[in-house]
Amino acid sequence: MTGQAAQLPRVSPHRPPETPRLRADAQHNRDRILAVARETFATLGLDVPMAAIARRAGVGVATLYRRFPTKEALVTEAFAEQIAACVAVVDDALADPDPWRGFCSVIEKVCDMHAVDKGFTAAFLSAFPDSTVFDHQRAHAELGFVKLAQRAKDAGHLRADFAQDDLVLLLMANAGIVTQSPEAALAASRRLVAYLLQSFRADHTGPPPPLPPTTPLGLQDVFYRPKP
Amino acid sequence: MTGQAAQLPRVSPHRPPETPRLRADAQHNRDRILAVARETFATLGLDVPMAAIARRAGVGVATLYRRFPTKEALVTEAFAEQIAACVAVVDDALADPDPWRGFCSVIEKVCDMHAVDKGFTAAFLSAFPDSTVFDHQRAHAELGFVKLAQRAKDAGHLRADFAQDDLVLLLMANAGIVTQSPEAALAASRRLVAYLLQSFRADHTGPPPPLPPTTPLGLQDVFYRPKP
DNA sequence: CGAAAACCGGACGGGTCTTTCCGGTTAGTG
DNA sequence: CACTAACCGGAAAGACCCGTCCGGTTTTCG
Repeated sequence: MTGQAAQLPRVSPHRPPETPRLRADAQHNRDRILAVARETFATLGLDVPMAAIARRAGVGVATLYRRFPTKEALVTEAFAEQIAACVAVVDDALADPDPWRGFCSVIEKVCDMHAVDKGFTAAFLSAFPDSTVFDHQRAHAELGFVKLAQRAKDAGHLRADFAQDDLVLLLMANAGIVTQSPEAALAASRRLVAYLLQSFRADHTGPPPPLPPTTPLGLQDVFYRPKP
Repeated sequence: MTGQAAQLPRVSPHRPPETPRLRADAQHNRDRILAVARETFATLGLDVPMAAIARRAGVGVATLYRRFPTKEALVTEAFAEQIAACVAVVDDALADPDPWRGFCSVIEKVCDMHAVDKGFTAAFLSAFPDSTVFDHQRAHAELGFVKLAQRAKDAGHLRADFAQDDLVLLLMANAGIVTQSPEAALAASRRLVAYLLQSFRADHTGPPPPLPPTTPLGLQDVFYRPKP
């Protein structure tokens, strides 16, 4: 290790660390691209072609690639704030004095986010397994959730045999809920989460809480098509 | 409706309904293709290229397409017997005198099948939504499951607010369990099913049954990569 | 205002996947 | 054993998709 420069992304030799400041129109286009990408990824998932995003944003493909050198970079940046929101959800829950409520709120909020946003689910579940951009935040959130689960267990609300991997299990199961309409996805996700939270609970005093309603839509709507 | 021939798949004008009888080598190749397709779809999912299946089967791409005019046709035929097995599972369960055990066995067996076979999951969840080949069998199985659920409710074992759509919910959730190793998928699926069955149960007498073990593998292994 | 730097978009290269085409080969029969 | 219909495999057509190149345009600043 002769110098730390080798470990950093290549930047201009000795000038402002990371902000060359874009021209006004370029900045405007960049913002537009990001907004469109977020919306498109949320609706159609991560598989939309880059050209589609460029077209919707009203720019050429080259402009898109000038700002985001690769599709992965675009995805990463598009979901950065959602990842941050997830971390915040965990931190908020840790601040809640009620361990069980905190535990539930994390699961409910994160699953809601995933149910509403197809692309976020894919991005979160490591659509790009080589990407290490979010590793730090994910580790932080995971650690927070471990604390949360332990507190809930100690308080006797969470069953003792709840495993850490069960969070991943739940997230993957929730990711399986893919429907045509976002409303149906949200309703289905809520119902699944309600079922699972009931199983996670250790102390069953009184009747179980009522379930969220089933999706008012037909069964067919629940089936999805991978290649629209 | 002048003639029923228009509704049937095109067959030779007035000869055995559907069996032009292949030449020996052709039949051999066809069987081989089907076997390879089943194994490959199970391991890698439905996204494997047709050329890969042809190569593994030791035939050319054209031979593959000569027997199965489209990829969908190959998938359909490859999973026909699994679909039939699913239907049989429901019928078996209806023969079980214990309503709750029958209800559980359907869910457990079907989820096991899906956990072990990536491609089956995708095919089952209408990867080809326009295909109507399995509609009849699916309808039969669904009807059987409705009966099963009703019996379990009447016996007081299944919660009254269990909805028909909850089966689809569970299947989709189970489809979300995608891992690198089949063993991990099976373990995770079993655990998810155990959690959900516990929530589905109405009468909680005594302690809940123990959960299947968590996957012995690390967390990373649970995360999957869509494009290997 | 005018010139340079930054920016723009369409066309293009390289890759993958499904499906088709065509000349050579083989199984089965009289 | 010879002939023909059925069969075979590789090459290629057509459709996408990611990422790059290049000639023209716009912003910005002295």
